[in-house]
Amino acid sequence: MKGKATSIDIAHMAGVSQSTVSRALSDSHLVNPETREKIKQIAKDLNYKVDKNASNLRKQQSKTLALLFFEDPTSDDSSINPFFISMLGSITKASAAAGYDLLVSFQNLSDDWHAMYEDGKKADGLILLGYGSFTEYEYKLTQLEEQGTRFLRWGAPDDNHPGISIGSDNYQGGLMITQHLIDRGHKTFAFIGEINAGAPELQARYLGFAKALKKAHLAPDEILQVDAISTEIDGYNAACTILDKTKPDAIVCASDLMAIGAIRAIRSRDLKVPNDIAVVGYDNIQSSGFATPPLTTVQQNTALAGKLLVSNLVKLIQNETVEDILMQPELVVRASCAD
Amino acid sequence: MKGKATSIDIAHMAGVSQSTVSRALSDSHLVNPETREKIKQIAKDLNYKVDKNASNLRKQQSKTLALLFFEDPTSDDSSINPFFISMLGSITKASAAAGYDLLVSFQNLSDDWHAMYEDGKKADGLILLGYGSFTEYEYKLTQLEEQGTRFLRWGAPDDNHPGISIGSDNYQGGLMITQHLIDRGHKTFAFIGEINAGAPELQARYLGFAKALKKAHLAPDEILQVDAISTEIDGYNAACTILDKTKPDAIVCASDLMAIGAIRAIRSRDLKVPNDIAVVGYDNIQSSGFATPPLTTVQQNTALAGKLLVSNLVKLIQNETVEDILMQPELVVRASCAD
DNA sequence: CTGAAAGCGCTTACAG
DNA sequence: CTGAAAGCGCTTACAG
Repeated sequence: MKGKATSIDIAHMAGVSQSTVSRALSDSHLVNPETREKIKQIAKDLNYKVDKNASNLRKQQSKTLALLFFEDPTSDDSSINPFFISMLGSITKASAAAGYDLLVSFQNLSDDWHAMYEDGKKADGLILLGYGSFTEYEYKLTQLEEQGTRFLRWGAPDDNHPGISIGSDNYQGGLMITQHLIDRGHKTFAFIGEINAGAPELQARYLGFAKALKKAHLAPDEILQVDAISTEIDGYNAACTILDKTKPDAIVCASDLMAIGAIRAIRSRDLKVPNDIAVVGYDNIQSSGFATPPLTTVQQNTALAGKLLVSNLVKLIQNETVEDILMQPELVVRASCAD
Repeated sequence: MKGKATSIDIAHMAGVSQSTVSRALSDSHLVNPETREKIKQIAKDLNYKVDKNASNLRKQQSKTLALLFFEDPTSDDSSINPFFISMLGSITKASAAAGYDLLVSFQNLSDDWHAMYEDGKKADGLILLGYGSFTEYEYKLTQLEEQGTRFLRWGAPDDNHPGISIGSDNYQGGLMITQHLIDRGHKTFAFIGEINAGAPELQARYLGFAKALKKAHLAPDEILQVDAISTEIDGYNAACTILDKTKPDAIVCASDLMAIGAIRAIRSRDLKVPNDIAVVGYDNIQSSGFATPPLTTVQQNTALAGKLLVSNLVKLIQNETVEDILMQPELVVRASCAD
């Protein structure tokens, strides 16, 4: 029988019609309980599984969700952003729990967006995950929407973008962690991280940072900020740039990776963290807990994010209305900022 | 037209039969070049994509690979083993490059193995990824094989398991890194990590470790070894157990996470790494480079592993013969062992 | 080079 | 409660 049994084989063996087999296997109440059990037993013995291609074709659905990663073009191949990895885990679990399969693809692979539309056909819905402005994708998103594709975007709600989005409040996160430093008595600050429109997440963190300073009347005319992408080496270089000019009480970094680099820069100049300079990051990546000193940072609730993304996408598929969601991040206090 | 166009719509518009549309779109040479271009243009204008369910049903294939994760039951939900994450990335890319979709699922979710067989139906082939002995899965693997499912297992080749496997030479890795320490003059050693049959990867690393000591005539009757699973806290505890008894020149850990914990234990006793005790890990996880001191470790080539896994599975699907592969790991020397 | 037709394995009105 | 039949959207012999 070599994994080839069809519903017709079962029908023959059970002495019923193929229609009845199909009904029994989908737990239709339109079938005699005894017959159903008999059919189910035979199906089990034969290790029969419904052919998804056939049933999906017939039902015009796929019971599949597609997760499209839009990778940061600056990150190298081997190290995917740890935050997204965490999201991948929670999305995988959430979709399995919701009874959907998950197709995963990295969009930086395809020069055109052929793959994206393909996925649109193969999945009932799409989850778009990636940092960045999505500006260049806007046209595609619009097309996707016109096509009737259901999709959800991870990121801050933005009226300029088509579709619904679920995201974390980066502004609030930046504000919160800076406030924490202010509460601990720090007076002079620097910020590491890009703040252009191409990196809206980092920009929002910066804006929260600046707001906290302003509220505490600590904001000078020109806040010291150095661009950096989310890598250890960029954080290191940015911190060096800062230290060449001044020695702030605290450096707020837009990501943990940058913060780890910044700490290395500070220590290489024989300064101590947090005694001489406090450093904080963002993301709560695994390494942040093992850094020396362990990093104070901001955590986004990826488990919840994954669940919300999946459950709202399923709602969208079922034609229910879905609203934008802005999740609140949490402060994780560790030793990298003094008490 | 709302993302609903079929080959028949195109046929009408192009004034040809649906068969011709199908041929043109699959680049069959059995179609007039002009007609083909015309059809392709219409398809493009309509944003038409072949219905995968229909074509797969017809062709009796899915052009999909399934990646089944068998998670370490001891790891908590949020932190998947970084090594597997890295594999996920490379497998995703490799399968996209080979023209296959990738279905990802975590097998610890399903108490029974229903999901596994399901995936067998939905994919042309399966990749099984996970540490552990697979002993409990053996029966299932046999069934999978009887069913005619093509699958590849990540792990050391093992005659007792059905199917083909591709894995990394953990014995060689353990031997190599221990040899490195011996070459640097260390005389007394301890090992942290489980060495039972349930963790064959760690066991192999241990056996390589023991072999290196033996070759150098450094093996005492009783080698100091403490069980630990691959977590920071277990590494910490195991190192404390060792330090309560003795102070070896070097501690070889079966994973980076354990090594990071061991370093913390050593430092908490006012001993220095590597000056008092050298510590090495295994895996080259991201955190290992940012640890203080940065960890000497063993790296498995995940990019290559992913490619091999995918390319060999595709061969299997195409009924070509495939052999077991044992990949050689690489030593990554950093500051955690003295020069 | 092209078209008419069969059929992949299901689900689901329709009729009883 | 059950069966015969249609049809989901393709691909691919078959006939020309």
